Amino acid sequence: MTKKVDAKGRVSVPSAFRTVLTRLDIQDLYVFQDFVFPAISIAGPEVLERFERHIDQGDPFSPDANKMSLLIHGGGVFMKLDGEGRLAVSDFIRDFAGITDQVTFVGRGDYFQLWEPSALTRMQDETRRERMEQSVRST
Amino acid sequence: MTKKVDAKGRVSVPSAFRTVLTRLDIQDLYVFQDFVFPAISIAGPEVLERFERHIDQGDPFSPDANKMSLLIHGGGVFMKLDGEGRLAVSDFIRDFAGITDQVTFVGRGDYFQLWEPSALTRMQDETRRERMEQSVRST
DNA sequence: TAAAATCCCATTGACGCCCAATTTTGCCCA
DNA sequence: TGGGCAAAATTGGGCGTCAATGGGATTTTA
Repeated sequence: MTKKVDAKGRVSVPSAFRTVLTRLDIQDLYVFQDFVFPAISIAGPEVLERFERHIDQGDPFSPDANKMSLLIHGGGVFMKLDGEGRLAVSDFIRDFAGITDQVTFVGRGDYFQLWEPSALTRMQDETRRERMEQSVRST
Repeated sequence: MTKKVDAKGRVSVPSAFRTVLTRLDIQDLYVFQDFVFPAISIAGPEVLERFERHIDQGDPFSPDANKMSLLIHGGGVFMKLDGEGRLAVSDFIRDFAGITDQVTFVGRGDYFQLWEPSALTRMQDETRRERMEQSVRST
């Protein structure tokens, strides 16, 4: 699901994702740096709360929990779509995900991600390769 | 079972495959990039759910789980057939399988695949050759 | 007041839905 | 066994709707 960034630096969020957002009655989007990948994750406030709960379950003094907490709170901003369902691709998004003029959308259940297209395929290829090696080993 | 893509970029799914789909009462198709081959696999939503359940068993924040999630969510889309049982051959399908104007259908039990015709024969030849070499070695 | 962000409208293009024409298939009967 | 026929499957294309796109105008802000 790859879209072009227009001359004004906007991408239209595919209607499939917007449908989910409206069904969940989400106006404000929480846009944050993904924990694992060089991608931007976008979710509603309640997903954010779920992440926080998950982090709270762990040791609050562990480096991991602190890092994630930092990512969620310090590495995120609130944004909203324009009347036509477009998102402004800010420097915050560009720099972290390496996005320039193309964005690939990846739905992940109740939130979605923005990827620089080739970064996504690279990651997917790598994962497939790992899976292949695993199955070969187990032979 | 090779079919032509028409001027509007559609292929009619052979009735044999559609029969299976209707018997399983499948409306929405989960169309995803095969993990092993340069082919598109098409199945019902329950296949995606099975993948998701598999992931949910582990730590949802682990790199492994995230990679798998990326593979099944970023490498798959939902589609449906038109009234005459045709499928729109989107760029998502074309790019991954190398399909242009011809599609070979391969049934695989409870799902089926789309191949670029020559890619399939090449893969089959390769497999045959490997089997030959194996049997020679074991002599 | 200039630049940027936001709102608004027009055009384009893709897709779903529909119907008609044609081809293929299975089956019966001469 | 070869037609002939009816049903099913495939194919081609028209049309309306809505998402996506592009760009102008207006407001906000530094």
